Amino acid sequence: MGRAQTGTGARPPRATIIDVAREAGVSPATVSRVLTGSKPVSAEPEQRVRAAVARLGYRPNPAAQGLLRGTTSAVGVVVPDLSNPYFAEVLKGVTNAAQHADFRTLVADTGEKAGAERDAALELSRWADGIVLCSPRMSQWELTELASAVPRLVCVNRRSRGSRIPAVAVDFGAGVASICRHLRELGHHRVAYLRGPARAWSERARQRAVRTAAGSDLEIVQIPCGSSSVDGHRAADAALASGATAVMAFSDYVALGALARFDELGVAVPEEISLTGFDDIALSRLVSPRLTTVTVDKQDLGRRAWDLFVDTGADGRIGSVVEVTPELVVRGSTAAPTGARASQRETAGDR
Amino acid sequence: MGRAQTGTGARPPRATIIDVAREAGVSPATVSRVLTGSKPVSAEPEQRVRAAVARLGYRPNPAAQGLLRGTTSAVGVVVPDLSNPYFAEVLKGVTNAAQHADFRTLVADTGEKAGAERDAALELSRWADGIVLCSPRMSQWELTELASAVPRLVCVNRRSRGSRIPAVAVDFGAGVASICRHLRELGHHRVAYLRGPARAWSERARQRAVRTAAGSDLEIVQIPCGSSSVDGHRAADAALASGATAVMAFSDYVALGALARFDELGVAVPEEISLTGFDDIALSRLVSPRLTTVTVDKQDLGRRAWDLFVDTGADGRIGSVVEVTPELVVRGSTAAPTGARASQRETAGDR
DNA sequence: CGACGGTCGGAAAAGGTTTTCCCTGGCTCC
DNA sequence: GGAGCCAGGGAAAACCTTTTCCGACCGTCG
Repeated sequence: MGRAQTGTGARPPRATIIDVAREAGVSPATVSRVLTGSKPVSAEPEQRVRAAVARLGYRPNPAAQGLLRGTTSAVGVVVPDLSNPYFAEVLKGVTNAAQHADFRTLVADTGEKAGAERDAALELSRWADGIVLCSPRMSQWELTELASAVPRLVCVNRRSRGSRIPAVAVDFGAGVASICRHLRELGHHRVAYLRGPARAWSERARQRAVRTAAGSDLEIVQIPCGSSSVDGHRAADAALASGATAVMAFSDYVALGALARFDELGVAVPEEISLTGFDDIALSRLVSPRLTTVTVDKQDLGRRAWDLFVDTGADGRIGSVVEVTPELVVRGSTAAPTGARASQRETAGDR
Repeated sequence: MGRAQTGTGARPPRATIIDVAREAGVSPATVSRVLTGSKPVSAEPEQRVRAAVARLGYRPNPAAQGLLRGTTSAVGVVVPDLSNPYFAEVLKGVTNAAQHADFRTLVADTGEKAGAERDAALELSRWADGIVLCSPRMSQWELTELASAVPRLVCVNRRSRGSRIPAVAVDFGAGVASICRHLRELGHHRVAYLRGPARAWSERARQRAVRTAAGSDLEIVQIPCGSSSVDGHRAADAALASGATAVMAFSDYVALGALARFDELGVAVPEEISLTGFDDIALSRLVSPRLTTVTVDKQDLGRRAWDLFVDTGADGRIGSVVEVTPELVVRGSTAAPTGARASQRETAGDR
């Protein structure tokens, strides 16, 4: 209320602790003690200080505090792409947890460029007490070297065997395994897998599970694809041509692209072909048929990353590696193969 | 390379400018001059300084710089919900533009709670040179008062008549008008409008356009709904019951919810009923039928907000208000009313 | 050859806060 | 009643960088 209301632009310089001290008739030290509670102050001066603070609208200068404390009360989050709801959710998880602990969140978007990750993290780490690195695409070597240059580093969805970098990661292998089990139980024997980006750590984790799951009664056809919905749209034809009765997509996004393509082609899901995703994004519940997928609580991922961040004290104590097991949710996009299309292959093969 | 590699945890305290100066055999002033280029330094000491900087891995302490400069080189972005891809996109737009100008981005999520907006913005503004406030739900009065407490404030999707707050906003009215025109040209005369949150500024803007568009040959039935897909799912039945031949949803999200409900009920879109959204989110191109909607470049919104932020100098010069006109994209979810359902009403009405 | 100007670099202050150290005054216990 | 102790508050240092002011040195011109 009062003079500041008029937006004359001649904004008065922010009040400092010295202004408050003068106004309250005490020393700056006393003001600091009242505000931080670092040492008790008797009632009467405290009243005067509080009144002066309110009157001047004083708020301590964080730069000065940071300079003195040597800590910023901020965490940096580096993501490949904010447009991707997956990362947006993880960011939200971190931010909410951080807010709770009176920490600010800095964010950087690397635009999916692996080369930008290192610089973004390094730059952000100047302004933060540490970094949460989401699904880093950089090389293992680069990651290790980065970990030593940043005060605290926590990874999301990237575990590194050698270097001890705290991480929270989805158990992609378990997810793939549960999808494969589900499809085999439905009676599928030939599944097309729409592969993610070859360099992604999570794709490599899936590959291990795919190789384990494939066996005498389950053949898995690998189809190069990618991570976006247009990749899925593009790869759908190849999946169809492979003669598979079910398509396991790298992610929900990819699956939705494939679904759109199937729709265009008049291929019925799940009657003619089953389809699965990975991640359980919000849309997967809205398309028809609703997508069978594997569910990951992305905000929880962020929250856990924060917990790890806290655990990883600046004292060098190191957080551990947390693994989150995703859960299969069976919806409408998977069913037993009816032979509508499968029969073509089977009859052709049997004769 | 070298000792820092070993993650012993005994991280050496960060090198200061004094360490560099000692290492290079010059004064701190010279180091500063080399790094900032504020004053020329002769070749030989410059070499020594650069070598020392590289050797020690020195990076200036931003807190100290901020303290001195009185500026933080950071912008705060306050959004209602990071899970909402709309806001995530706007955030991405701001972040990318800011990164370009060597600014950091701080983010706060208010969890859709109007009461949290003020505090979040105020808190963030301590650490930033200003705030970008996305779709604030707070009252006009609160907003005006906030604008005077924050060094620079830019709004996204909220214009305020009285106070001169720079803003970039979608012209919701124009969007609604173009949808109404489209539907009328197709031959619709009775449209159900699924309303957004009553308190939202963007809903009030839409309301003005709805009232203008409604006329003798276009009746618009208002149906309370909300802003999420489950709201749309829930409100779909009422829209159907209203006897409208077309449904205009508050947003794509709402429309997708309604679409899912129509699908459950076996109501064909657009044959039996037309459906439109607003925003053109990524999914709208993936569902079937693909959604007719109005397209907004959300990242561009963020970019423009940044431009306004830059324009709004701390000198009190004030950015203007930018209006972005959305464009109609006609896809598969709208068509001329065939009478499949409409006939029920028309025959009933005509007799 | 001397004086002046220009260039380069160092010393020091400033920026706002916290915290340590110290002093003073009042209370308690002997 | 005196001495010692405790609590409360003030002065000042420290945090790290930038920038202003100033001094010194070198080169050039008169």
